[in-house]
Amino acid sequence: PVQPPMRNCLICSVQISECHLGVDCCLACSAFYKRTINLNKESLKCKMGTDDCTEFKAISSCRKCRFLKLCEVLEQSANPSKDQETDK
DNA sequence: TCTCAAGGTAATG
DNA sequence: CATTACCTTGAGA
Ligand SMILES: [Zn+2]
Ligand SMILES: [Zn+2]
Repeated sequence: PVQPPMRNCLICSVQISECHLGVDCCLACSAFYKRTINLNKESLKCKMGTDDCTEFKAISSCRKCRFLKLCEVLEQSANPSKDQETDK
C-alpha cells in the first residue's frame, strides 16, 4: 500500500511535520491543548451547549468542543483499548 | 552524535 | 484576547 510521507493532525487533520502531545497533532492543537489546560478547561463552555460542534466542522470554533475532540484523540492514542480492536 | 518530540514565546487578526 | 508558527532542550538509538 501507500505510506504517506507525512502525517495529519488527528484533531483538525492538517498536514504536520512533527508530532506533539504524544499524538499526531499540529502546532495549533498542541498549543491549544496546553493553553486550555493552563487556563482551566472546566471554565470552558460549548458554544451551542450540545457538545457536538466537532461533528459539523473539522475544528470547532468553540473551545470546549475543540478540547473535547482533542481529549478523545489523546486518550485513544494513550489508551490502545485492547477491546477496541474488532480484528486483532 | 543526531533526530524526534515536547514546551514556551512572539506576532497578527 | 486567542490562535499559529518557530526555536531550544532533553531523551533515545
Ligand atoms: Zn490540529
Ligand atoms: Zn461546542
